Parts: sequence; C-alpha cells; structure tokens
Amino acid sequence: PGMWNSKIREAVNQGHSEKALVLFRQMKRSGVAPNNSTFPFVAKACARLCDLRNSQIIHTHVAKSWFQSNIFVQTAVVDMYSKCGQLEDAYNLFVGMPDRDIASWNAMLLGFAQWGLLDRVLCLLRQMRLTGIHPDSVTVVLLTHAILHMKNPTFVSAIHSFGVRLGVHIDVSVANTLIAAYAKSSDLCSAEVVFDEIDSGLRSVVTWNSMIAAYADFEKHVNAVNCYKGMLDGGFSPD
RNA sequence: UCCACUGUGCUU
Repeated sequence: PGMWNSKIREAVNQGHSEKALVLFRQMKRSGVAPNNSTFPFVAKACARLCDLRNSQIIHTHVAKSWFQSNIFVQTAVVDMYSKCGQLEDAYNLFVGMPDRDIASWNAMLLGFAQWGLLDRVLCLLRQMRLTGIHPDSVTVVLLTHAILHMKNPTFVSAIHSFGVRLGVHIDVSVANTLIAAYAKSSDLCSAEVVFDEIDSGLRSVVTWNSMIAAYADFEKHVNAVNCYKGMLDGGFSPD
C-alpha cells in the first residue's frame, strides 16, 4: 500500500481532503488493504471536511483491520469523530483505548473544548493527571480555547500561570494563543507583556499577526502599524 | 545514541 499511502498523504498535506478520500476509495477498489499509515491521513481528511458518513466508513474499516489498536490510528479516529460532532462516539472509543498518550488525551480534550463543554474538559484533565500523564504545551493551548468564550482575563491569567508552572510558556504557540486570548478578553496590557517576554528570536509570523490583530481590536492603529514595521524589521514578510 | 518519519494545538 506504500504508493497509495504516499499519494493520500500528499493530498492531505496539500489540503485536498476530498481527493484523499477518492484515492482511499480507489485503493480499496483495487484490493489493497489500508494500514497504520493510511488511516491517520484519511481520518484527518474526514475531520477537516466534518464528513460524518465517510468517518463512519473509515471507522468500519479500522475496526476490521489489524491496526485497530494502533495508538496513532485510534487517536486519529477519536479526533475525526470529535470534529464531526460525534462526541460520545469519540469518548467511547477513547475510553476503550488500551493505551493513551498525551496526544490521545489532547485530542479528546479538544473535542470537549470545541463544543464548549468546559466541565468535561476539566473533568478529563483531572483524570489525565491522575493517570500520571503530564499536560504539555498543546494541552495549554486547548485549555485556553476552552475558556476563551467567557472573555475573562482572570481565567486567561489562570491558564497562563498553569503554563508557567509546566514550563511551556516559552513555547511560541502557547504565547501566540495567550496574546490572542488576552486581547479578546480586553486585557491588551497582558497581551503586550506576553509578546515582550517572548525571545525576539523565537517570534514567528503568527506572533506578529496576533499582536497586530490585538492592536487592531482595540483600534490602536498607530501601535498596529508600528508592530507591523517591527515585523518587517524582524525579517518577516506579511502573509 | 541522536535525528527524521503516521495521530492532538498557535494569529487572521
């Protein structure tokens, strides 16, 4: 199945999810069995398309496959169902997983976070820590999203402190998320503090974009323009 | 041993 896998992977990586599913159908029709490096990609394609019908078809194939207990495959299926809105299917699969690593927990946390189920996010986080799995930078980003809709800077600050305790606040994606979250919670000052505290060598285009967007939200157009200039000075080109 | 490879996360 190697050549099918690389075609499917290429399609997914280029954002052509429908094409990936077409290739998957062709693969099956030609009698080639999908394997552990087929399923995660087609699952991702379904997740992106929020395509429940194909998700169920893929899950059926997974269930009949030798690779049904592969942790990568299972995590991808959990994520696929979550993104299609089938949270209880996702959760049931998650609970039945023989092994779960941080990515598995994060995928399930994201599922609850995406649908605004903060209580379930917190409950799952507690369970995760009880099993000895430590939250990572991805977890912190997800938690930030879970509390974002409340637009409460106190909550953002709590997650921020949590990230500092874990030592993941230096992760650029975490910082970028916090900048946006503080700004959306009307705490521009804290957004600026986070921005200033990132090593200038670690700032990415997303970091700059986040800060510019923050200033724009507050209608601080002069700051936004200065920030934009800073981005250009930093050697970044706008995207 | 290290690295890279298939699953979860950044702004608009």
